[in-house]
Amino acid sequence: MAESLPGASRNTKQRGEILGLLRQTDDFRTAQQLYADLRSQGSGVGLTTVYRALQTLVDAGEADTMRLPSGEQLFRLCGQGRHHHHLVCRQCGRTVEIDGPAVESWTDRIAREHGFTDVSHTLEIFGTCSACAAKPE
Amino acid sequence: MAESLPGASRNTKQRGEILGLLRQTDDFRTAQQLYADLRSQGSGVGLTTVYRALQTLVDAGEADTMRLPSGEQLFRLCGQGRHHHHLVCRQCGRTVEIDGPAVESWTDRIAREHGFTDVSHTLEIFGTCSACAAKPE
DNA sequence: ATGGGTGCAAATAATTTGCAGGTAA
DNA sequence: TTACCTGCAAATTATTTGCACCCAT
Repeated sequence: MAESLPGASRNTKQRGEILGLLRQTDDFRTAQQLYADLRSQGSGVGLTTVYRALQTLVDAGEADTMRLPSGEQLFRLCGQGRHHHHLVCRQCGRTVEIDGPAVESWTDRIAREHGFTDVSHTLEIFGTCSACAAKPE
Repeated sequence: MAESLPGASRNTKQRGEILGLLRQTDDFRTAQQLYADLRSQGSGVGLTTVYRALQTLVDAGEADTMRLPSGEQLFRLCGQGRHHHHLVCRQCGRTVEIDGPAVESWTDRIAREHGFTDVSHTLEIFGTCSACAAKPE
């Protein structure tokens, strides 16, 4: 009969630390930032491990990933499994998950009208959150 | 009194070649692809120059730029100066400029409702165009 | 025991920058 | 002239991969 799931991931100390850090905030962060945070709190986790753990989470649907206009990849734990978008503060990275059913159907319709199939899209909103707008600098 | 515009760009042979290539298609392409094309058609333009010319065009509002989900930066000449989005074929890169006034106001409203200011957004649609869908492989 | 997980160093890849020499205006 | 432009090489940055060793199961 069937053997145990081939893709099952292990509970290592490193992944625990990475997950713990990710759970501390809802904000999007780069692998490099997470790595730096881990280091500064005394963890010996390697950068490679951070990248691999994040990719594993994304593949498992447990983390969201997106790119800044500058191209850097961002990660955060998933608030919900389904498709959604993000409103991200440019200053502090504060993130709000956004649902846009109207946008979903609009993009699909537009694409179909142009003869495109197998449609997907990316939509991210950037701005300055109220907390950051209140700060002097 | 005021001296001539400091940012005026010159008509060099290299920029002419790059522009000529860009004008041959409406599709989005990477700097590396453009560079390779120039080389294969015998041009001696350097990769650095391609990058700098493209950035200059973007800064001048004469070129659009966007990123694939994979992070690679794409460029193409601007069909219009104003803000707009793109419907891009994953297979051949065929691009259609899309206008979405409703999306613009929606993103602004959502952002404001969450206390965000200085709002911007990115929205790109990907799919398979009819020509590519018709191909056997 | 064993197959996935880890870390370091090296490899990729896409851009960018330092510089010395070239050139449009 | 002279400020901007070029190209090559070197430097940056982000991310991935090779590998030998380690550990959760």
